[in-house]
Amino acid sequence: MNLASTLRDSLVSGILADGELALERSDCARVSIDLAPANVDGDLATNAALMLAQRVRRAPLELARALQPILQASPYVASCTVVKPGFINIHLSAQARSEVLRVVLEQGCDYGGQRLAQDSSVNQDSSTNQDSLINIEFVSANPTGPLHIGHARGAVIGDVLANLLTKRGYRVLREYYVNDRGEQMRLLARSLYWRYSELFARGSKEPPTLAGLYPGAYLIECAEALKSRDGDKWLEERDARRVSAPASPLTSSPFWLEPLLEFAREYMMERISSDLLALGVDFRGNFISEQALVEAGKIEKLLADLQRTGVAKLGRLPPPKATRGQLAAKEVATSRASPDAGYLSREHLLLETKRFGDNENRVLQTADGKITYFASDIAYHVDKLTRGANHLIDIFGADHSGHAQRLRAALRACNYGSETSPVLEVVSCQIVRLLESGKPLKMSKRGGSFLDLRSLLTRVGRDAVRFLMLTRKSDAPLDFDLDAAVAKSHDNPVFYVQYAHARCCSVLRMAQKIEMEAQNGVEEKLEDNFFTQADFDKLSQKTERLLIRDIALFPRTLESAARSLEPHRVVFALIGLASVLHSWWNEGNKARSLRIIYPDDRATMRARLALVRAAQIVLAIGLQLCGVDAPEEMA
RNA sequence: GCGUUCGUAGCUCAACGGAUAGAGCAACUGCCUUCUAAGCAGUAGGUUGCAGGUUCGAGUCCUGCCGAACGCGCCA
Repeated sequence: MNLASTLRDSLVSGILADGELALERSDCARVSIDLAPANVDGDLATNAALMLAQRVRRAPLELARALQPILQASPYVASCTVVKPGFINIHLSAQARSEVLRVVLEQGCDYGGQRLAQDSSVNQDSSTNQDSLINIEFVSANPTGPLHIGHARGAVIGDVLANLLTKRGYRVLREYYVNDRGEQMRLLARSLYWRYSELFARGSKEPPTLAGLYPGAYLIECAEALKSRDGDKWLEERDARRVSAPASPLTSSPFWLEPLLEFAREYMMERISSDLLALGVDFRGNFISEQALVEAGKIEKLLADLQRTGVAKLGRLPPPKATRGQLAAKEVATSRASPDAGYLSREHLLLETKRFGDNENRVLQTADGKITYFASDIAYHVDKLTRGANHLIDIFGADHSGHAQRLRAALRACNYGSETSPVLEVVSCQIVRLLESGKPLKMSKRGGSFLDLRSLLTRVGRDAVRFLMLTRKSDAPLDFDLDAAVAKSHDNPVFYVQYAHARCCSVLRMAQKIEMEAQNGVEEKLEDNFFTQADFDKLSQKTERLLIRDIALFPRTLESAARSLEPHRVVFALIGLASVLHSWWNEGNKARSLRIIYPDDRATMRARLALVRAAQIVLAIGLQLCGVDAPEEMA
């Protein structure tokens, strides 16, 4: 049961049934039932009259009064009042509160899940969530180094979004795209070779002779693993006949390149997936290899299809639009990488993304036949769709946000989605800054001094990493404060919420003991109907009503978080719920009669215990969605 | 130059186009013979970067400035 949408449904159908208003369902799209502001007398509020006044050409206040009886007819509404511009404030009935609690207690961890087919959301078609498969791609870090704190943010956001969508009844597939092709992988193999040969070098260890090799210490471990498997098998000195030309080490392909590349790839992916598992993110083997897509001929097929439909053609590129300084730097870089750079005058295979909203056409295949990253990425996204997904979500880092536009344009060029309903939604994650005692820590990958995910997890733990990554909208930059992450106070939202959950469990344990004594020591577990059969009308304190309201609106939060792809809303709802709970708890310090455990009035105590149990259920659901432990006691 | 994102209390951030813009931290004042004080209650703190526009209503949408981050490749 979702109280807000139940009320909205009955309001909307009441409006539609009113012949005088002559309104259609689509007119009611923006009608909503919201939490009433704290300073207003009421639990919930609706903007219905304000939304519809113009459409029916009536004054909002007058229309609000006309709508009032519809709401009042609901058994969940005790009374409602019309105020200022035309809001209708709603007081929930005791029946509404009892029913919410009963539903939570009966459904347990299923509370807040999918709404059923009579879901009246106007924007959705009649198909239920079960009909669609959502493919959500995230992390997708290149396998050239271990994951760092920035990857962790995307990992957590993607994982929690997937949890949320699953909870809301969608079928969800998590995927990680592995860019295991191209120059960077050869560079990785060369870097490994350098570390590997270092292991056999006597005396002084030489600094890297080639610029651009990956300097991170993780490759030393990788090299050791290679040595213990293969010994000196790949050492060039071992067999003089096989030594590659040292003159141009970057362009030649030594005999060890392919096997070392493969070894490094396997090693890094194992490292990455085990770090992800430690973070609580499980892709269940859905690591999709770019190289495999190439080998399966999917890219060639895509290029052929695009040429046949006429959206990909040979053409020339306009000069880059970087500023003069940047352009100069790029020309230097380009001429160093390939001396025959005359790419502007040559014809490449271009995808005409300009026709679909991009500001330039993009290269799919260069004049000398190389397939670009863009082409294989399109092929990958098309592949996701042909494998059965009908909706795609990508979680991108800030540095890929420009890529989103191009990709969406490309998918439209492939005839997937439209301008108004794209098949691909992109959630872009801004950077994470790591703070220690208020000062930012450098995490440059080049210097090898960045704090990687593994050491972060060791230092602050999985729960803190996950929860704190969700305490901000994903498109806002995030400061991750190492001190706050391990603090055991209100500074640290993880502890605050977990503590609330533990408090619930604690009081329930105590109640268990008291009940046991009342039964003359007979071990008897508190049964479900101890809670569900309680007299909820005893819950008349203001804070108790606030708590019930938060519990009642929790499904609405899940719904909106899933719809807008904003998992941070769940976290803020949990913090809010924890706050009300702590507040309620502390009222017991003022007056004994306000305590939850209050044996003088057993009926009230039982009702309060049921409320605690309901709150604990909701906290546990929220924490579970976030992938964070819901501890029964704090250590 | 173009594109994307962000500018909200001293600090870090919330707020599906809704009402008197809310939390935490820091500051100040209270609450432990306690159902876990890892908590609670209160005081103080604001022209939501600036200027226009859209409408019953704008922190939120549009336009233009100002400021910040990231991207703009025959890299992946």
